[in-house]
Amino acid sequence: MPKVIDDVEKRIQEAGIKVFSVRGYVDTDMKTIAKEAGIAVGTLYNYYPSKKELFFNILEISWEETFFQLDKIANSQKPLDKKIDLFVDILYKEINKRQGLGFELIRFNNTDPQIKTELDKINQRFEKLILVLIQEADSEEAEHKLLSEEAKLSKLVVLSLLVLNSDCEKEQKKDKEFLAAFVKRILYLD
Amino acid sequence: MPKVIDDVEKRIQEAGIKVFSVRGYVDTDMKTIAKEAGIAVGTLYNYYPSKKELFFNILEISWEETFFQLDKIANSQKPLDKKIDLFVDILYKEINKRQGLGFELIRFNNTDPQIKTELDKINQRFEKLILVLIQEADSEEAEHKLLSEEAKLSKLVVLSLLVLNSDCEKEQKKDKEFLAAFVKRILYLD
Amino acid sequence: MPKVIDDVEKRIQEAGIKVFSVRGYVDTDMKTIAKEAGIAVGTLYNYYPSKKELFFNILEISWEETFFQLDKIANSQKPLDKKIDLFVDILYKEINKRQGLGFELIRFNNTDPQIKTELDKINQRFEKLILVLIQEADSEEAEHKLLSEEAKLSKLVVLSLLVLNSDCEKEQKKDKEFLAAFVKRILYLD
Amino acid sequence: MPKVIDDVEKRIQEAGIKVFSVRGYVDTDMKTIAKEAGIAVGTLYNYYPSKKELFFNILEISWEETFFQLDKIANSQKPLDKKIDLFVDILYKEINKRQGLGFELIRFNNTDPQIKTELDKINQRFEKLILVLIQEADSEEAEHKLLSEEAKLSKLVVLSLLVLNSDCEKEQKKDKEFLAAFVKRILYLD
DNA sequence: TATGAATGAGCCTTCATTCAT
DNA sequence: AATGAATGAAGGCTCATTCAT
Repeated sequence: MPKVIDDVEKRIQEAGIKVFSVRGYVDTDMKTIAKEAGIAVGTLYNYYPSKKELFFNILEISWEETFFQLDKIANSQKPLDKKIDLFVDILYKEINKRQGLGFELIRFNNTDPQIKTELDKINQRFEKLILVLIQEADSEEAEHKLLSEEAKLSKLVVLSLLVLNSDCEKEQKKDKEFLAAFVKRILYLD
Repeated sequence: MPKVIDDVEKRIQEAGIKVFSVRGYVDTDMKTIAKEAGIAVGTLYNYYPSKKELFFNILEISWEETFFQLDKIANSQKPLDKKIDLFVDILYKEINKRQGLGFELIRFNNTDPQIKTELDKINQRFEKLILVLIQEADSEEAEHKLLSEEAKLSKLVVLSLLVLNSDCEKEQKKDKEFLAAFVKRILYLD
Repeated sequence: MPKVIDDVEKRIQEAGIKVFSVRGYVDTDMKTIAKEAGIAVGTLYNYYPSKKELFFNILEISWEETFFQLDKIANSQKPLDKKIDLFVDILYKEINKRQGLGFELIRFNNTDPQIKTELDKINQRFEKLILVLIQEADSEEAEHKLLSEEAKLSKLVVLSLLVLNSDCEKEQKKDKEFLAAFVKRILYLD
Repeated sequence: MPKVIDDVEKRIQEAGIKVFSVRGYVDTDMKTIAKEAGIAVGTLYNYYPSKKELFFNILEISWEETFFQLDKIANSQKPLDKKIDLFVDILYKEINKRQGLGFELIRFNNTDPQIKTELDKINQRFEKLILVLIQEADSEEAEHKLLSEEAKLSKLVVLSLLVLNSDCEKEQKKDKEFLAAFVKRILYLD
């Protein structure tokens, strides 16, 4: 009794993002994802060879969406100050949507060698973005020595967002203000 | 550092720190801890009702040790600048020793409501420490508005350490310099 | 050797022989056979109702080929001694080509009642062949009492070939000599 | 609710022999063995790390028992003729008890490299036994050339027993007579 | 008729937890 | 209080089979 299903891959991805986001990697099982996607477990394995591979793909897709939005802002003609505000805004919202996904990213980094590659991709995208900001900052006030190690900086920014996100929902506005100020502080813009 | 009276309890804790640190929560099983502690699995359950409870206790103990050292520095008469360097030094070393413990802290925060309490304790201790630094900074240069939300700040510092730690081993010295500069930057000390 | 009319059916059979021979029944899956045959899995089921049925058919086909060759020799005018040598030669080669097929034959015999029929067909063909040899032997030297239970004898011969085949590749020549001597011994021809 | 069970290992082995014998390796699942042994599945894994390991052990145990009996006969003072009769008798009975076990032995030989070792052990034991018979035969009538390749011979004898066993139950007496004659024939004792 | 994605029962294995000793 | 064997639910994954196109 095989059904005919439209956009299976997309449905898997959406189900994956949803479930992994809420429960994290370990507490998510394939049956749950399948049910959420409205398909059979076996079907999952027609698209991804393993739970891990599925997760990594979900992770990538998820960040892809975010980067798409961030890139648009980075390439816009808005003033740096405004860009940072928007950056924080988007990152905050996106990361908030997929809590578990972000954390697993950190967790895996500690246990699974394969994820290093996955992480590197994401980090590199991020570094580029931060670099743009930093270069814009430099042209205005050119002197950040140690802190200019962009790779580390970019990680910290993401992490900061992850952590603040895990707190209560009510203070979102405050959180964002704080983060924007934080980033500007780091970039010597205040 | 509260003296652990019972010999068995202490052995469990030490074994727990050791194993959880290396493997993280999920990849650690009770048998391994028992073996490491030189006792039987059943005995574990005479002291802790569940794996989770055991883990939370381990987590607390583990930070306890770190805070003991940090407090000493905070209360010392060293100049603020020096204090920060030592802080970063100790935190870096301690966190490095217990990778898995730190990451799980983040992971759990997302899935388990019970850990919030555990985390709060740790965070509160941290906030106090950061507060001390900030107050010292203020007395020297009194003007950090938004950033003064200590709670958030303290989290960011810990997180920063976690993340940088997960990278390669070789750059430890550089990492620490970066972090110290980072903290000072945030505290308007540069 | 019955001509296979349909192209698809033949391709399935050839693929089946190839794959089952190498991997045996359990380790072969329908997808692999389909791929090897260059058709879709579904098509397999248009020709055979189940994997087992497919296997049994493959088995039959496979022996069919062998018997075709053996019959030719049995019906030839060569001396008995020469016939036996050729028999062993062909059987050895054929069985060697389809390891997995032979073993499964034994395996199934133990678990599946349906295969009995399949086996019986093969055995009967074999008995006839052995009978021919024995009768020729008898006319020369007429006295094998107990051993003349052809049915059993024929099985033993095939089995012997199966077993010796599973050994190393290097000793093929020796093996064949041994087997020929073995058969002659049994038939009181030495 | 862990029960206290006596002789778990023995019960596992007996259950294993029973189930594997009837169903063979592939068609046997761990749950069935556990149920047959009256224990939980997990308990199985307290004694054997995997299904395969369990099977190999069962195999070994099973033959051990048989060899114990065969050795006794080989070392007795009975006449060669009588020994052979007893050999066949015991082998026939033992192999009959554990159909599937024997066949899997052949099957695995074809697919799993690890079993080669297992098989070698059994074969070597067998060769020794056959050697004893052959040497006794030789001292009486010393001339078997090609057939004296004991290794191959011993395999054929076991195989012969396996195959004849798989037939109907009614002819047991006849089968045994046939086999004894067969062995004697091979050993030039008739 | 051919296709191949969908199905889901079922397998091996793990491991936190229990409890008779 | 300590032991560690027993437990069994649960998870990842496979694959013969079906059926809408």
